[in-house]
Amino acid sequence: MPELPEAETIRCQLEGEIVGAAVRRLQIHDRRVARAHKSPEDLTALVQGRPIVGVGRRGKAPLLFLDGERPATLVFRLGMTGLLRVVPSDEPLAKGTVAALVLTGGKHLRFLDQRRFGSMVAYPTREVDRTPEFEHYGPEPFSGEFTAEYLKSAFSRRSAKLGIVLMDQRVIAGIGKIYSDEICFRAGIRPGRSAGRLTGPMRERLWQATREVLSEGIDCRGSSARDETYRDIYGIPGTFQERMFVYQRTGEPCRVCGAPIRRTPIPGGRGMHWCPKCQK
DNA sequence: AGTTGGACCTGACTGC
DNA sequence: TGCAGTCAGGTCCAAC
Repeated sequence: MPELPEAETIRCQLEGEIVGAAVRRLQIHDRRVARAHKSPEDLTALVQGRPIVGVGRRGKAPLLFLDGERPATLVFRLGMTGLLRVVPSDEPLAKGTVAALVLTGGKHLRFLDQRRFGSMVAYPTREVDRTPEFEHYGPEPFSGEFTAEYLKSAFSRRSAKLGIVLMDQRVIAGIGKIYSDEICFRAGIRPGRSAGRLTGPMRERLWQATREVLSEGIDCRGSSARDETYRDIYGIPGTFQERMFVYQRTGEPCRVCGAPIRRTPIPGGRGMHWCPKCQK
């Protein structure tokens, strides 16, 4: 599923492909993609006719910065299975296409989403951190604001399991199931441990592991594991799955110590993967 | 306030 | 072969 490394890969690739073009039209192929707006027309009105002056990212969400009489931002919430593809305008519509931005210069930016958990939202501002969507978001993992000291205050009074707190976007922006499991493994900490009960050295290792794992994810252009549909904007899978130690490896031997990887169910019908010997 | 659980959604997989 | 049931999770919302 698209998390920070996947969204960052998309951001970086879009930058070279669509900045400078304008949105001629927004075609909505599934109305649900605009459900955050009063109507699909409300969304298209905010987007159509505007030049794309930049591409950004906040947490797991790629952003398009739009110019016009009033600056705007288009947010792609990719959900579980959302993908962006840049294709020639005559490319046939692929199954699962929920929207298409028709760009000047003969390209389409297509939004595909098998499970329809994703959506698009446009805000009449470029200061996304002031929108209700992002105002309570935690720091970006690669910002100076994200430190081991920050984790101390963010984890205090949090009795919930580390594996869950790491995915809380108000604590750190951009981490989901895959990278949460892998970060906990690299830090040598069980995801079932209460976040508020980490020691100082543990928070230090967690801080380091967060940056290392997310950097590797970006270097790999994201992860496209077994049941995942993630592809980059050219349709190419990422390779981070080849470097996973625990995610979706239940029962398989740990790559470090050989112990069978465990899976612990967590609320919401999900699971945390961890090694009983390498993680304390 | 923090935490939990249901709803949304659909392809892949399992079992009869 | 085929159909019903289960699973996976990001995010929002209601309820402890």
